[in-house]
Amino acid sequence: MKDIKSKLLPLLHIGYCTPQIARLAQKIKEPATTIHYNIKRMEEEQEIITYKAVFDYKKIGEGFCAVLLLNLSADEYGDPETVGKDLAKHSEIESVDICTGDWELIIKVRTKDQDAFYTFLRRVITRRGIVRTKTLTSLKQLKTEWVEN
Amino acid sequence: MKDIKSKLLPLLHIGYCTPQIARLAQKIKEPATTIHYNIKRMEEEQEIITYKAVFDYKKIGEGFCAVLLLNLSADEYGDPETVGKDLAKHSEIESVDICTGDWELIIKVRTKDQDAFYTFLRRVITRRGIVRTKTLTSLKQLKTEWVEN
DNA sequence: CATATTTTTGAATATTATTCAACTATTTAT
DNA sequence: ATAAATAGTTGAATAATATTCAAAAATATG
Repeated sequence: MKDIKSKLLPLLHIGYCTPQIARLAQKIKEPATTIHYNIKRMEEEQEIITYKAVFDYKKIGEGFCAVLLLNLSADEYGDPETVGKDLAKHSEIESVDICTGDWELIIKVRTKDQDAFYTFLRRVITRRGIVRTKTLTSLKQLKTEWVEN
Repeated sequence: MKDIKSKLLPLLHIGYCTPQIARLAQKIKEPATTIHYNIKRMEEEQEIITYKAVFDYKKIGEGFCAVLLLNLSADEYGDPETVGKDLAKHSEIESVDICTGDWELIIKVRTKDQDAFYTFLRRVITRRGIVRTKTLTSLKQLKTEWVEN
């Protein structure tokens, strides 16, 4: 066939969605134009960044999930912002947070399975600046992106 | 005024959005009806769970973010699934993951500021079953819910 | 290979978002 | 305190988009 799905997934993952003004208006019991006005303002103020889909990751072949705690080197290669921004570009990475304390970076990763995760680790995490990695494997996700499963 | 915004935020946070079929069709260069058909199928298969907004959390007064690592007690109160599902109900919690190893639960929390976080900790995390908590405070979020900041 | 099922698609319709202009409330300046 | 300016609300009209439908094409099944 045409394999539309694999083309849609990455787009819906980050955007290509829009608020349902009519439904919101009905729910809040206010005129649709009022809802429209308020949402547009939030978009202009960039309080709203995007509208996107949330998936059942098991069903789209991203069943493996792990949280990585990273230690960075103290030299010029270990700048958390530089390393973090590089990591953020990878499509397997859901979130990147800069921290203080025992670890400098926390990243959440999704892959097809443990094999794919291992490949990801070797490909992405083996990098100058990252000196130590602790992997916390998620056995089950009870809530993801604010959505209860 | 009417404070529409505070009514919209919780709704857009978890849903009340929809895919933009026309834009997707244009992007992928396929007929809109084909896109429509494929998306409806993904919804039926529940590969897509919902469509939602992603916010700039600083701008909506949720500027504080932390990752909590939790140890649970070995008794009947410390069942990860029970504790996790309870935690998942709280609107401050973005994600809940059940893990194995040093910590049984990983949760990501957002609050207005550190004060609100402290209140949250006292209110929610002080609970039978949770025996130890490690807080990793996020100084900066480079990527959130797949969206680069 | 015939038949059933799934997927693709254009045309017609239904629904929804958006624009616009008027009005109301709130804020700002004098 | 009051006028003027600005921001927010709203209904009616329009524009854009999703959805339905029926037919055709592709794929799977017995």
